[in-house]
Amino acid sequence: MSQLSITVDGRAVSVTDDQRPTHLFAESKEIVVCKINGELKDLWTDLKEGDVVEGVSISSPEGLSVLRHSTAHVMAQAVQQVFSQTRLGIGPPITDGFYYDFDPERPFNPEDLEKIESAMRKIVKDGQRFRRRVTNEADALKELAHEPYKCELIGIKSGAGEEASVEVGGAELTIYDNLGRDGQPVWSDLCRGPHLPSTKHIPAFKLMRSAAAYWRGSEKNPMLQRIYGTAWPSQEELTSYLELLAEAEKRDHRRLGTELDLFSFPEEIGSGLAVFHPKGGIVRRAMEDYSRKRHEDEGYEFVYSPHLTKAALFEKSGHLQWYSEGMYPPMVMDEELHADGTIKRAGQQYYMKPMNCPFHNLIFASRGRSYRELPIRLFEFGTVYRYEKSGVIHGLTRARGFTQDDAHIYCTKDQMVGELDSLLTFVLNLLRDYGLEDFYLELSTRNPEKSVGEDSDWAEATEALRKAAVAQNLELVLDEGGAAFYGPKISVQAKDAIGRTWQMSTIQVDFQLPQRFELEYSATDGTRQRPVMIHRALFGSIERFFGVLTEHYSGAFPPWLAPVQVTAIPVAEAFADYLASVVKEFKAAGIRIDLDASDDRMQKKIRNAQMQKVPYMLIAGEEDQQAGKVSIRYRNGEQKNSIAVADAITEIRSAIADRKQV
RNA sequence: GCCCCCCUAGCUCAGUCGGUAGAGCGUUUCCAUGGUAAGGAAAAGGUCACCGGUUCGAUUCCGGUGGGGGGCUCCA
Repeated sequence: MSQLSITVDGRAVSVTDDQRPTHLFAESKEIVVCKINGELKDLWTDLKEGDVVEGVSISSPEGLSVLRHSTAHVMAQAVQQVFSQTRLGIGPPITDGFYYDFDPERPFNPEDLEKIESAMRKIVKDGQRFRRRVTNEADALKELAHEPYKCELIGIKSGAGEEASVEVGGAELTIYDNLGRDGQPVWSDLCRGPHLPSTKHIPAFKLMRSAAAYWRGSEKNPMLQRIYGTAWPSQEELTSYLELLAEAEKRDHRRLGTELDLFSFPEEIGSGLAVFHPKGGIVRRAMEDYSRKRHEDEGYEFVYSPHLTKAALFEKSGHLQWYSEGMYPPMVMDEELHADGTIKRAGQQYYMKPMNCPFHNLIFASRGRSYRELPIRLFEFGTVYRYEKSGVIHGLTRARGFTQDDAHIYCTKDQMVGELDSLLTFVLNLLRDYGLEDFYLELSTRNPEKSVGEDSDWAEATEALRKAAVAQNLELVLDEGGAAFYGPKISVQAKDAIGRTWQMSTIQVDFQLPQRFELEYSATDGTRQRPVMIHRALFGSIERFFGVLTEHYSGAFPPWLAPVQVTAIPVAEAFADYLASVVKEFKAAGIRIDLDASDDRMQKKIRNAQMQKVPYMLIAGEEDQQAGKVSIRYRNGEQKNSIAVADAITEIRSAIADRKQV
């Protein structure tokens, strides 16, 4: 036995050559994997002279991934225990958890998941060691002959498919064996690793759901059954994760839409087509009114365009060529047929509009334009219809009919930089006014394979977007090659109250449409120039933004958006008349107030208003009536007594005017 | 579009191993006049999503359609 000189967490140490990282970190339970010379490795890895070893905690991002990937292995083993005829796909870690794809004899049901989960608990309890074993292609193919999907992965290893990187990838082909108490393998899986030292290092996990997924993510491949699970460094973290999910479910805008009587999706109308009820209508109108006002201040002009157009317009814009699947099919008008059914007169095809830009372009092109008019900013709450695939429709956030807060800016090249800069500031400030505070930006750049336009134009526009983004002092994420073919884009991602990110606004430069529509203006020297066109939507769609805000506020809208701002509650019926006169004053002050004159008891009325998430309750009984005052009860349960009516009105009006949350 | 699951009163859900159904909340009426999150009683309310098949008989079993959910793929 000889000595090795190595570095452990920055300290030089000397160890015998039979020592492995698992021994070095034996004292620290949270160290479950390590980096050796910068590479993530198992704790069972052999050490060499001069190795630089760092412990990696189970709570670090890398540690969590290893934990979750190892849990995925445990799940796969359990599945094959319970359903021996199941073939394995892949099983990577994902945000908050992991999944594993299987090809079972029949799809899994919830009872199956319980069985699998208890088999997993047993495996965890067994404390099976994960052992890495290097193999080669021929041996692996032989050993895994009964696993066709694994064999396929070995086959594509040379191609180094991204999605297969957890299983293969890397320089060597490796198999991980799970060793039982007697040191003999009980289960094996093709895997790159690394893994936890043993299954007993899995502190807390839970299987979440099963669903289907295409093998290797392609519609053309067979459908596999995917089981999702989650795993955490402690039971407490698992519990708080599950609580977060429960909280998200409570905030689900589809559920709140029913509970608060905001909107619905009547089956009679069709999938993905919403109606807004009176209360939802108030919220929506408040959102729109404020947006309209701010756009006015910002120099936008308001236009309107029809929901229908002849096919020629979308042929000109190109939408029919590349987007017809996403459009509702055409209506054929004025077609005349002969008695034998042949066409006598060809009809005219009309389409529902999936976008507003072509209409705005026609407005721009309706007469000659001078550089003196630019920039021209045309704004419309434009309702569009897109035939989304049935499986993707989701409440208000992914609908088939929705209204964009859409605007198109036509400017000169010289104006572009300033325009983008002020636009982004405008967008972010407006989102802040609606109560979103936490943003990051994403810049999508050109994909050279699939794009139109001059290199210099792309470079210039991308740089202008980048500058505008940097000026905001927000985190900027680069989405290399992610732009649509017609121009670069910035999107604003916003975090909601429980930390979920939503893509909100997009700002996009377009090199395609000005050409297709031959848009021009007269420049100072009298020449005809092509304007730069910028597409932008702040909400994306009003419906979607409505859904996001509903979830962000959990239905407890700030007073300026709340459908009912105040509920007036008499302590007893005798005081209803007095409160009715107070209510009149509030109404005269422009406050949305309801008097609850039902024969419920006061306690019940408070409960009802509370459940409807009304920001203020106005309560009055004997004492208040005598003094000509009211009590204010706030949504959080706090209370202010004996407030003069005029003072109450002032307080509530200013909260509304300032768009404060209470 | 694909895979799996679901659709029972306005809402949330029981239930019927095939013999046409029940609760709570809500609604209506009555009683109660109550100072900070559910006072009491009675009543009304259902082609068990729709269409077809099997059956003496279907809400229940089978098939199709519509709608919804969870994923996958997609989102100009």
